[in-house]
Amino acid sequence: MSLFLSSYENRLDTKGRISVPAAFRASVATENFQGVVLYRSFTHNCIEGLSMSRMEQLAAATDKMGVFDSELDDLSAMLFADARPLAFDVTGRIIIPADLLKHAGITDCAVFVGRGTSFQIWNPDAFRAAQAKSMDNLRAARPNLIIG
Amino acid sequence: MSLFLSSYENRLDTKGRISVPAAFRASVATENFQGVVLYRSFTHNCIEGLSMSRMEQLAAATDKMGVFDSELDDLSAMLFADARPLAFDVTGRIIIPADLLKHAGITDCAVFVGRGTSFQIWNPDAFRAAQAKSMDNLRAARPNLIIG
DNA sequence: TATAAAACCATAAAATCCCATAAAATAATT
DNA sequence: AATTATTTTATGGGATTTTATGGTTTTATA
Repeated sequence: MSLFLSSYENRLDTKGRISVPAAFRASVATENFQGVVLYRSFTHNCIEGLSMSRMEQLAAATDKMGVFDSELDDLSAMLFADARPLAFDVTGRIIIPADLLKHAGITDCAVFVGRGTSFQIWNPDAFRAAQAKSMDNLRAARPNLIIG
Repeated sequence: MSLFLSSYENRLDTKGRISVPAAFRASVATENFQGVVLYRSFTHNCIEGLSMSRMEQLAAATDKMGVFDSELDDLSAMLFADARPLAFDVTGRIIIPADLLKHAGITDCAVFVGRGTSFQIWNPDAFRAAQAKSMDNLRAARPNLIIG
């Protein structure tokens, strides 16, 4: 599966439609379900996004562990109950449900943020603030960090 | 995977296109994604570059640790959100996004610098200055070191 | 019937493709 | 070794396509 990388800021129109970035659509292009699965993040004021195949992976994983791990069971129960499958329209747009928008504080603009195997959708200002904080945390924890 | 070695200075054209050195293209020639992944260096005023397969390695690593490691969470937040996958055009060029150019202080010329499994892209003057400084640091740390 | 959702059409900006050329590097030949 | 021929590379510009975004019409549905 190809990764979700980079960040893209797009606008919502009057009907609440928003274009999923072409690059993100490309990373699910080979899949059965032409769309994404969204749910409210447990840890941040943002929306989490996955491909359907990744969702199926998680289902398979919890299936194995499920019986023995009650915490995982609770987690996956939440996740599956909250998850919204949203198909792309002809031009690659989706309509994000109102409760998800509210949870992320999104009104007329949103940032799609790559996270490797998943992605997030943020209010632009909230995203910049969160990024700055992540950078501070990182610098504090590992001042000489180099990735290569 | 073959290494990124040596340095090459190329120019940006009026459209912002720049040729990735043929030697660097050759080191990703066998890969699925014909291009590179760029992001702003955390530690220097330059651009970091990786192959997509290396990026996928990092994604696999973070996937394992995942939700339980907050430091890794910060790291992947920064890395994947900032990473730009850039495919080569037919003649082996890419367009480096404006914010990356700005971060590195690049206008009309840039140096591709091999770093083994990764590479960097620098403003030529900034690179020479950084090289000189690295050399000074080395000499200070190891007075008897003989290079070249 | 009222309302929401889906399908359809249009457009400007941006990205990509295509062709051309000169310089450099490599290979071939004398 | 020197010269010539061939290929590859870096660079330039025009044409085409894709993308994000807006609006209108049709279809479902409550």
